[in-house]
Amino acid sequence: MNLQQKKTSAPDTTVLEKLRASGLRPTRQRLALAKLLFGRGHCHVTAEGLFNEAKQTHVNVSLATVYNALHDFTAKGLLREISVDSSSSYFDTNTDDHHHFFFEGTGELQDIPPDSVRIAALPEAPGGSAISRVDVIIRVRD
Amino acid sequence: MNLQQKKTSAPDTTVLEKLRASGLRPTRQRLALAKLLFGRGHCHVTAEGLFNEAKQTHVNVSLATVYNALHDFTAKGLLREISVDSSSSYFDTNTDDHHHFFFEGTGELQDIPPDSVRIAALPEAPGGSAISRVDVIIRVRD
DNA sequence: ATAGCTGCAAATGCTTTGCAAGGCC
DNA sequence: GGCCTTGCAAAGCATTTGCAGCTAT
Repeated sequence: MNLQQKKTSAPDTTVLEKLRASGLRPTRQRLALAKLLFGRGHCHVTAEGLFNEAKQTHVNVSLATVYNALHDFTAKGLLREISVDSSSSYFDTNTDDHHHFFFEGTGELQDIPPDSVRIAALPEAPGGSAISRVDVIIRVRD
Repeated sequence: MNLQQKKTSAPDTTVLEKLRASGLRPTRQRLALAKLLFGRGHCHVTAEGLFNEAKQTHVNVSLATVYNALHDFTAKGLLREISVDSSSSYFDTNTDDHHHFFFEGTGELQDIPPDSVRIAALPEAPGGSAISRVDVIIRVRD
């Protein structure tokens, strides 16, 4: 489609920095995928979805490499994985604390503005264990 | 493969009623599974887990039938499906509005007491769509 | 040079399906 | 009897893995 590089995207150097800073070797494939992911505003992708975007942009990557890259990025804190639907995993380029709408009909995710959900009275984790994350998913029919 | 009844479980008639009321034909397999699910306090199961419980109780069911039953029960509102982990689906015998702890190490789920989480300022669903459910999952390391 | 990546295809694991045989009303 | 259910095995997906060849440093 019309996914050519726009001047609005982050410059390649930024993405390169991001990879270097995280300790991941900036290979051609990872750079291309990182550019797709981080070059625009925040987005939610599946492995399959990113793979297709890559194909359309004439970036040669195998699906296995997409999975590897997504997991590597997630392990380094560049992405966040979200489980809403057991049929496939979503990855979010926004790693800040925030929550999601999930459109049951289309399977799309959308960020909820950070202040419109507030959680009062968060319970202690049982047995002195540490809370690693709180996920709020608002499922909407569409 | 005769099922013996335990006096500690809910009486069979209760489970039978439950199935009849929902319009599901109370077959031997569904009755046995329903008894495992609803005969004790609330619990969270996976298909595989329920299948193993059935085996240990000398209840003869195939894994496919367990999946069918779980989905049938869910469709009739007797169970609630929860997505926390893309590797497998959980089913909750508690269909009331409530939330969960997820123990990342063991993959276990635990109910959060209903009043210890309170959500303030729930946003409107975009585009006039209706909220079908709000899931809060607190992930804890253990 | 070499440790780390990639690609392919095969393998895995959860879940669904097709269809003949069986069971509930 | 008729129709819904079951069971098995096979098929389907999303995801992972093994390994030979490639590449960034």
